[in-house]
Amino acid sequence: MAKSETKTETARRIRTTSPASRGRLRPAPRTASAKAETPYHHGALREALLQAAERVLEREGLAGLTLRAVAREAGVSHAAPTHHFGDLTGLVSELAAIGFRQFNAAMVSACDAATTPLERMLARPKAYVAYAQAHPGMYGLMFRTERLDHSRPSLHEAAEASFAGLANAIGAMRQEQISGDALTLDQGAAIARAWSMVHGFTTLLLDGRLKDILERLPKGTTAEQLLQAMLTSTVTPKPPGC
Amino acid sequence: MAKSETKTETARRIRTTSPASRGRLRPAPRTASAKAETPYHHGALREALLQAAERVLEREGLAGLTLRAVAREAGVSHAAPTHHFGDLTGLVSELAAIGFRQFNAAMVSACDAATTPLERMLARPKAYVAYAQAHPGMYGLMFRTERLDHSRPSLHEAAEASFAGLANAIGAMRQEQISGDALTLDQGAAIARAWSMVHGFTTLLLDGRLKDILERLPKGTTAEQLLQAMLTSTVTPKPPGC
DNA sequence: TCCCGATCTTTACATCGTAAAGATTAGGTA
DNA sequence: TACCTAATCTTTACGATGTAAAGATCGGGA
Repeated sequence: MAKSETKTETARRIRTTSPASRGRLRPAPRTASAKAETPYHHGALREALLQAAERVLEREGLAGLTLRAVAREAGVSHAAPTHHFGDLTGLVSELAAIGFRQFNAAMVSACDAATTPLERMLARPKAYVAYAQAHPGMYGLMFRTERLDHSRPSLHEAAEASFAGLANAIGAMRQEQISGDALTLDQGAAIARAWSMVHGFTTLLLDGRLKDILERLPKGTTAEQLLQAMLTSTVTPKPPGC
Repeated sequence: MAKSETKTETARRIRTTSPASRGRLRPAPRTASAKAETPYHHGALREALLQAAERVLEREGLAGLTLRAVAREAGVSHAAPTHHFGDLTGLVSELAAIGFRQFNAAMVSACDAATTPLERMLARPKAYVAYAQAHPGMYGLMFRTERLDHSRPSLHEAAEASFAGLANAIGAMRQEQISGDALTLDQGAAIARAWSMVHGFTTLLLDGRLKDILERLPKGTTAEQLLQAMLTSTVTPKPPGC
């Protein structure tokens, strides 16, 4: 729907070749951030594009995150991003790396804020789900997009840090050191269980697939309460099945 | 990359208005079953398009599943699908409904085949992951696409059946009847835990995000073994955390 | 001072989804 | 049987997107 803008792709940043306009645009290079005059070379387009991309993502969702939309948002020509990111995969991967860093920071600060044992146990999962709810576009970008190039150092590193944080948290819970190069089946199962549970819960929640459950729960039960119950309730013995 | 075909969009099914070319149409102009030669109105385009879409999906992945590609695969003009499905969302939603039915059938037959108690407990999750591994494109379509219209009766019904099967399985494990309209927090938590765990495991596995774990496990450990360990190992007490 | 290369813009092209108008046929009706 | 309406399929057209390539513009040395 909101795609009806028929602006001839030359939106803002009118740059005439007339020499008369030269002097007006020109200086303001150093001191104050006088970027209001759209400098000829912009100076920090890469960062500006990433910020624009984040705005577009949160405003229009994953489907609206296009190279041209980002360029429009940043006020540059539609081909400008190419020089900084190569292609859409490049931009999207760099943005996902930023997302992972935000995400990791959120979990670290949540852990730091926890005091009681119960809080310490639930801090991470709660922060995980809370981040995804607060930044659904970014979470989708990080975990459900196919256009990610995980071989990019920045993305690989940020995603790896996320995994390491998880593994360490599990190790701490099990009161054992998790070495970086080898895992027992039990350790791997514990990590996979924790990650699968929280990640699965998050994606199902964002997709609205938990609505059916939430509606049937006692009135007023929130997703966070369901998460907590899911994580704390003991697993009952399950003889029959299917 | 493999998108460099510059066939002028009129690929097969050359239908000139010249009456002379009538008899010579598409495949072998032979056989008594005259249905083979691209009939004027096709007769069963809707089903043919769905089958073509499934082929395209499994062959080219989610990104390759376009209206035009499906039309090409079925040998009709690019606008033909519109009349049967409205738009891409329509086609994709109907295909996802088919996927859910396949998916449900796979789990039912896996349950039927289970004999021992352990098998009965693991039959469903294993079938879940196995289906996703066998049909990654379809699973992605069902659970990670945003272009799904869950208000379509066929899709809604098939997806609902999937959820009902899960809830019933959990109820059977807990040896209690799960009523359709109300759940205790404990029941909801059990359902959410089971679904989140298996769905999360599946998406992480398909995205290659469990590779790090699998590589560090004892040599030769498979994803299925990790899944089983994750589902069966008892949850250890977890005093510290974060 | 002058020129090279990095940065950004223009232009161009193939593909996609979708709408609208034209062609073709099936099936009911007179 | 002959026709006629509606469903089905094709053509044509338009705006949007990603990407490549060529042109313009400037920063920073030589």
